[in-house]
Amino acid sequence: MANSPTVTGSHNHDHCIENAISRAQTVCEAKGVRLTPVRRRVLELIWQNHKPTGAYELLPQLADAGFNSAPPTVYRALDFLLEMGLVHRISSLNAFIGCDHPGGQHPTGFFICSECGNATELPVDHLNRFSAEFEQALGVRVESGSYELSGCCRQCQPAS
Amino acid sequence: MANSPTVTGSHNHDHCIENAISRAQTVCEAKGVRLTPVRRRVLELIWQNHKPTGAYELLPQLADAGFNSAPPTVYRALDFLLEMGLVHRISSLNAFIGCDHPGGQHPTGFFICSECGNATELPVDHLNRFSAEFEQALGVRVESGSYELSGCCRQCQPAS
DNA sequence: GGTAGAATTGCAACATTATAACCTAAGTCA
DNA sequence: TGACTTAGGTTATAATGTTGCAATTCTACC
Repeated sequence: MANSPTVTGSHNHDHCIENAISRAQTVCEAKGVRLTPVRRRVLELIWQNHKPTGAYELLPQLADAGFNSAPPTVYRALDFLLEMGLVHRISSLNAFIGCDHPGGQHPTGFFICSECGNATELPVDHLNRFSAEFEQALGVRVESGSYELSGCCRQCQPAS
Repeated sequence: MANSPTVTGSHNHDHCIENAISRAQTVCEAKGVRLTPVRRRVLELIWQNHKPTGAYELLPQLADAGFNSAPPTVYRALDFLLEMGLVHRISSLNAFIGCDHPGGQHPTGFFICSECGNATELPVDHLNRFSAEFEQALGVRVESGSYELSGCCRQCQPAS
């Protein structure tokens, strides 16, 4: 889309995209699965910013890039990326966002700023600890979890 | 629907429904709003069991009970009940479930058993503590949260 | 190279979930 | 009563996600 470096706030966002793709390649190689052009492109599009992206937002962008553009295409790519742990689904927003640290299965946990829309992944060690607490408290076995918080991020808070 | 007492597992479920309605009446009186017949019926239907219920499941049941049955009707009732804190929305399931302890705003937190489908509300003090931890760790202000866990509940676990 | 089987993609139709817009009816209160 | 507010009825449509099947591409193996 853009050829000039995308600088957002304090970081050069192009690095985020590059790192995400490079991590994805590693993960896919390790699992013996293919990061095909559509899948790769969907991942890049999701990483275009740190805001959760809806599946139907991706369709025209995929079309722009010369790919087939129909719901099953994007949903299949998203399903693949979810399965590989490369993206998470934010179900309160019906949207998807890249995973910071793919590799192992872990709970989905995000803080989403209602001002700027940016999402920050919650520290996994906290999430695992919470799951463990509930297992203890309720006598259940937790297999997956999704923690979705919203509010006002540090950048968007009025200086006090 | 049934006139005989509904006994589920270890509890007489009719009490759950009665209690829910009685709490709802208290809440609505306190807030000066009306628990109209549709709203009341929707709440009863949601409390028919401890499984999250989809909005479109409620439509035919509302029709059976002689009420108007179109999506806006049920969504309006659900919006009202959500606003009053009488039900929660489980966004990972696009479904709704009654709140155990309505009255104040609190995060939505449920454990849903993937075997039996029953949902258990997570202890609010834990949820509030987690929100506080993230506020501290990320420097953000948390305004709302949704914690949705799934796994295997105590009843459904194989005796070990 | 050639070929069988698996994985991936293209495509059309459809299912599910949720909302908009506009109007009518019922409650509230001076 | 009459003005106002709240709630509900009705139709249509938007937004999100899935199914089923055919065509293609990749991979492994001979």
